[in-house]
Amino acid sequence: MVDDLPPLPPTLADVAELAGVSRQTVSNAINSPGLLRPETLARVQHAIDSLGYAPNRAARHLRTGSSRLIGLRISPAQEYTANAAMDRFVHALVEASREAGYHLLLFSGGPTALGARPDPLAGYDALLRSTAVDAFVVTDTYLGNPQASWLAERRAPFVAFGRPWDDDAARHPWVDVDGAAGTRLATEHLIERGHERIAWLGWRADSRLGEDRRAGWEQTMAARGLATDGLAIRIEDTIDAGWTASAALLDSVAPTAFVCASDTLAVGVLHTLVARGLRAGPDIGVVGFDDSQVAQVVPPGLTSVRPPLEQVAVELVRALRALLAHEPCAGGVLLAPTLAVRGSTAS
Amino acid sequence: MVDDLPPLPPTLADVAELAGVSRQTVSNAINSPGLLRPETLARVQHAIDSLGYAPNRAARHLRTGSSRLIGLRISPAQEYTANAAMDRFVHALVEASREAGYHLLLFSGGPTALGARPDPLAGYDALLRSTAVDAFVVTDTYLGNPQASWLAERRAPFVAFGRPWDDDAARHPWVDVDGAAGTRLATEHLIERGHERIAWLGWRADSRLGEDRRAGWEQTMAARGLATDGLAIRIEDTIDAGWTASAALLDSVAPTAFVCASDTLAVGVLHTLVARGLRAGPDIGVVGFDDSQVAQVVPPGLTSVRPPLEQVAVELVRALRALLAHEPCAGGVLLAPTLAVRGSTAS
DNA sequence: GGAAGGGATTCGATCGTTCAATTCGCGGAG
DNA sequence: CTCCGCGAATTGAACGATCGAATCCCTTCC
Repeated sequence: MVDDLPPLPPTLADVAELAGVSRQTVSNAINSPGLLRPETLARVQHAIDSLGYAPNRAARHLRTGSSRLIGLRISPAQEYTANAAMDRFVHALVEASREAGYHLLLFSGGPTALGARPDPLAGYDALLRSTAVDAFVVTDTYLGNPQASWLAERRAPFVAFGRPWDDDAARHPWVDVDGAAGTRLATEHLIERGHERIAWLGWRADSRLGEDRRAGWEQTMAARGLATDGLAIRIEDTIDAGWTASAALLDSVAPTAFVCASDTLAVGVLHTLVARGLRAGPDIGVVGFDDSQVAQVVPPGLTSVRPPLEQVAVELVRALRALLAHEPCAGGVLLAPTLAVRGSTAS
Repeated sequence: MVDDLPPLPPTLADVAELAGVSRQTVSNAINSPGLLRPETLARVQHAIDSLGYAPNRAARHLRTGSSRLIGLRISPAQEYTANAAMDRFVHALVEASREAGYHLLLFSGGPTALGARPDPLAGYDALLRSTAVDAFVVTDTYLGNPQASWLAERRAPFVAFGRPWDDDAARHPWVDVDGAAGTRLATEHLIERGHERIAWLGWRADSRLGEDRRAGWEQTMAARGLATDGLAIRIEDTIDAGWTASAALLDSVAPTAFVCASDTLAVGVLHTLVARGLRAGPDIGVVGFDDSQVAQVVPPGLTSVRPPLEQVAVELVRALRALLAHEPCAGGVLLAPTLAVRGSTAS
C-alpha cells in the first residue's frame, strides 16, 4: 500500500523558475507590486496562479518577525449564567482581524484543573517568549487587570477590551462600551413607558464596571426627579441572587420595573415573576444588559442593552494595527450601546 | 524621547554560549533530554531558566514543518436561537489541544458581507497552502460536508465533529454524539414521569442528524408500546416554528410532553405554554437538546440532552495526534450524551 | 597496548522568505 | 563619447531552529 503524502507546496523558487525571474522579484510581486514592470508582474502573477502558490507563513514569520496572529485568551464558558457574549465577540474579532490580514490564536489559562492557582498570566508569557503572536487582545480587564500592567511592563503589544479603571498610569490603547449610556437608555425607555419606581439590580460596589452602569440609572432617575431611595441593591452576578433580591425588593419598596447590570440578574427577576404569577412587561418591566442569546429567546423576550461588539472588534483591530505600526497611542475609544426592546418592557 | 523596544528574546545560541555547549545540545535538552548526561542537562536547564528562553516558533515551524496549530472555522453566532454550544465546545477544544501542545487558530468563512457566495471552502485553502496549520477540526459536517470531501481530496489532515452521513467512501476519523441515545434518554425519562402521549418536534426529513435523534424517540415509544401516530412533526429550527407547531399539536393530538430536536425548538414550546397559561413541568413536559445556556437558565429550567463536548474535544485531539503521527485511522467514535434534568419535566 | 564500541557532543547544511547591497540596462546631460 | 542617474531585477546573507553525519571521549575487551 502506497502511503502517498500530500504534495509539497510550491515555493518562491518554483514560481521564480516558472516565470523566468529571480526569487526576490516574485517576493516583490507579492509585497510591493509597484516595483515591477507591468509585463513582468503579469508573468509572475500567472506563474503564481498556475502553481497555486501561497507564501509559507513560517518562513515569512521567521524573516519578518511578524506572525500575523493575534492572541486571545478565553476563559471557561460560565454555565448557568446568561453571559454568552463571548461567542458573538469572538466571531466579530475573527472577522475584523481577517480584514486586516490577521488570524486569531486562542489559548486558555493553563492548568485550571487541579493543584494550581488560576494564574491569570499563564499562557501570555509562553506565547510572548516564543514570538507566537504579534499582539494580544485582553478582555477581562475589569478584574483589576493584572494582565494589562504585566504586559505593559514587558512592553508586549496589546489592546484591551475594557477601560483601565484602577490604573491611572495605564497608557495602553483600549476600547470599551459606555455602560452608563446603556443603563440611561434602559431607564429612559422605562420612564417613557410610564414607570416611576424603577429599581436597580447591580453588583458589589467594588466593581467599577458595575458602578458605571449603576450611574446611568441613578443619573437618569435624578434628572427626571424620581426617587431612588431603597430601590438599589448590590449582589453577586448569579440568577439565584437576582431571584432573591428582586423578590425582596418587590416585598419592600414595590418597584414597577427593574434595570439590571446583566442579563443573568434580569433572568433572576424573571424567575421571581414566574413564581408569583406576574407577567414580565404588562405587570413588571425588566431590562437586562448584554443582549445575550438568553435575552433574545426567553419568553416573553428580555429587553436588553446591546453592546456593539462588532464595532468593538473593529476598533480593537484598528488600535492594534496602529500599535504595531508604532504610531502614537490614540488612547481609548468609548462606544455607545443600543437598546434591544422586547416583551419584558411591553405594556 | 527614547522609543525603547521590547528586548530581543534569547536564542538557542545565547543559551548555548551561557551553558558552554553547542546549539544542538541545547536543542536536544529541549526535545530529547534523554540524550544528555544529567549534569549537562542540569547546566543547560539552568541557562534556559535564567535567560527565560523559549524556542522560536517560526524557526521551529520552518524547520520541522509543523506549526502546532489546529485550524477551526467558526461561523457567525446565530442570534435568536438557543444554539450556543459553540462556546462550550471551543473552550473544551482549546483545553484539549493545550494538553497536546497545540493551539487553536480561528478563521472565518471569508467575505460573507456582500457580493460573494458563501463559499464553505474559503479559508481552508489559504491556510493549507501557506502551511499555517497542521490540521483542521471540521464541525459542520451535517450540511452535506463539502469540506470533508474537499479536504480529503487534497490529503489535508482533518478530523470531523459529526459523522459522514452521506458519504460512504469517507475514510477520515470522526467523533460524534449519539443523538438517538440522547432522545432515548429523554423519552424514557418522560415515560418514567408518567407521560404516555409524547410528541416529537424535529427537523426536516432530509436532515440525517435530525432523523437520528427522531429515531431515539420512535424506538423508545415503540419499545414501550406507546402510539406515535400524529405525534411527530418536522419543521425548521427556529423558535417561531417550534411555537406554532407545538400550539397546533396541543390543539390536535393533545400530547402531555414534547421531545425536541433542539433547545431552540423547546424554547418555542415554552412560548406556547406561557401564552396559554400552562406550566412547563407540572402541566406539560418539555425536553430540549444541546443543554445550551438558555436551557440552563430559562424559567423553570429546561430539561435537555447534554452532549459531552469536553469528551468530544478530547477524542478529536486524540484522533488528530494519531493522524499526524501517521498511525492507521481508527475510524469513528460515538459518544453518549447525558440528560440534564430541570424544572420543565418536574411534576 | 590497541582496536572496537557506543554514548555525548559538535559541525555544517537546510527549511522559505525578506533585507541590504549590487548589478544591469537605458536614456539624457555634460 | 563618457558619465551620471534612475528604475528594474539579481545576488548573497540572514532569521533561529532541527536534521544528518561526523567527531570526540571514555570504557571495555581481546
